[in-house]
Amino acid sequence: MTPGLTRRDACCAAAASTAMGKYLRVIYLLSFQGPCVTTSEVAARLGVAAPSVSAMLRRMDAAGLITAAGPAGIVLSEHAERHARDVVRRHRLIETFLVQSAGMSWDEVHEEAEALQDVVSDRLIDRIDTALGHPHRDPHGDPIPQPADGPADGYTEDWSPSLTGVPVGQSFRVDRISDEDSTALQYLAGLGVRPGVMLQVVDREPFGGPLWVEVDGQRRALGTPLTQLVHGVVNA
Amino acid sequence: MTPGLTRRDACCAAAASTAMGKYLRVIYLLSFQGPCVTTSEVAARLGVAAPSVSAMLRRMDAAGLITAAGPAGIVLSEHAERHARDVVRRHRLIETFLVQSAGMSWDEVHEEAEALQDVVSDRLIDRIDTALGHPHRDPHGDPIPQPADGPADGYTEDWSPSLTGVPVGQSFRVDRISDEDSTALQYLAGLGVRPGVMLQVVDREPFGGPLWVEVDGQRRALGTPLTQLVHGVVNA
DNA sequence: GCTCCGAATAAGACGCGTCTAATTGTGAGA
DNA sequence: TCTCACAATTAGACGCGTCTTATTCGGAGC
Repeated sequence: MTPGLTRRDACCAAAASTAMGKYLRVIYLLSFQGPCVTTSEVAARLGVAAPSVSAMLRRMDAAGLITAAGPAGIVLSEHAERHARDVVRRHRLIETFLVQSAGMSWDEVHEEAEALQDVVSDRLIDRIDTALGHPHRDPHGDPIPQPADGPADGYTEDWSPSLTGVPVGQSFRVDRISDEDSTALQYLAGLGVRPGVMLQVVDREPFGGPLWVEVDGQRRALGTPLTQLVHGVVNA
Repeated sequence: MTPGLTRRDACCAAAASTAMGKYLRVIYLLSFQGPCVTTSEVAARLGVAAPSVSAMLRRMDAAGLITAAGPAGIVLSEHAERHARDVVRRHRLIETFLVQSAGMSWDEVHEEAEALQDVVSDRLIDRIDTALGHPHRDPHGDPIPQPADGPADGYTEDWSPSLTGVPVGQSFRVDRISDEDSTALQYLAGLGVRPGVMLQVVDREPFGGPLWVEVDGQRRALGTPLTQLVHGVVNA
């Protein structure tokens, strides 16, 4: 066994490769964002060519991680979902840790966590979880799933509504910002738009024009691609 | 450019692979421990077969990282040494960080750092260095080199004498414990033998028998393989 | 001078993860 | 129904890092 060499839980060596962890996480998260997960979506998210995804899907299928990738898109097996949830957990705990303990800012940890999520040991994740006091949200406001062997938690990937459709005149508390685009994240951070912040929707220009919001007493214009990343609740 | 994707300094993409980082670090450190570094030493340290080392040496040679691996053993180029020093820096900063901020114990961080040293970004290393207040020693007492572009530091890999030859009756302050064997490290940690601790040599049995030391008021017997890992200064 | 042993390398193979180019579906629209 | 466009896969290749087996090289001892 040699504890420490076994970096993943060894129940399934297949899901242990660093590349497969990235695929699992992305497929898992995409499955909450649309009716079906397609090869090209995955390719776009991971920045690889479509045939690379096809090849990986074949390997994942051979490992029993895929149930029928037909017209319903890519569907993870129950087993694969557990692994994917665990990758998500590691990713988000690492993000939280890097912000809290290493002094990184919340808009620059995503790529770092992407690189680390598949190489940290379970023991380190455990230590981090303890040191941080078992957090439930990462710095982007994303929920942190509990370990599979633990008690059932209230974990869900459901998103609160995005800023895009909020009517003029409403106030809006940001609770979560999608972290898949790091440059957008940096821009939003620069404007003071971050999880927990309260903002007012003061105007909306027609024909897809920007949404004007007030944050920290400043008026800011946000295009639709940006407002779609910002989620929260009205009037909270 | 895309900062963040460039995980290493990009001056030399060759030295950026995770495997090569491990080879660089091990070859660099071995070069301080004997007249010449051999293929089989490297293979043993990394836990790979000798032909794997030969193959990697060929790649390193092609990348200009090796100067003549003849009878003088494997010799790193000056350029490669800078890279190797940087890997050592990352490794030791990570160890320090994991002990200080994640609550890991000093005898379990080595393997973790081995896995992380080649995937963390320079930016994270910088943040860690700052957050820890620019430490000069890691939890095993190993010196942490400064970045190559910084001012000349007093960094040296020279070891203080090992406990092995200390005469009976002397007191000895441990300043450094070799971290290459994690089980030995755990055992020593369990005995209370750690960097900074003071111990007394109370007896030595003949014919390679154990050395008896007193630490924390307890008499302990240490075999030669163990005493060779423990370094420090007499009567300090 | 020969022989034997251990260290080092060559040869050949494999798995992973990626790519490009070419092919095969699979719709929607004319 | 045919066609065009797009999504997906196949085919074929490459680089990395590892392995095992076989060979070569260099000394030390007889």
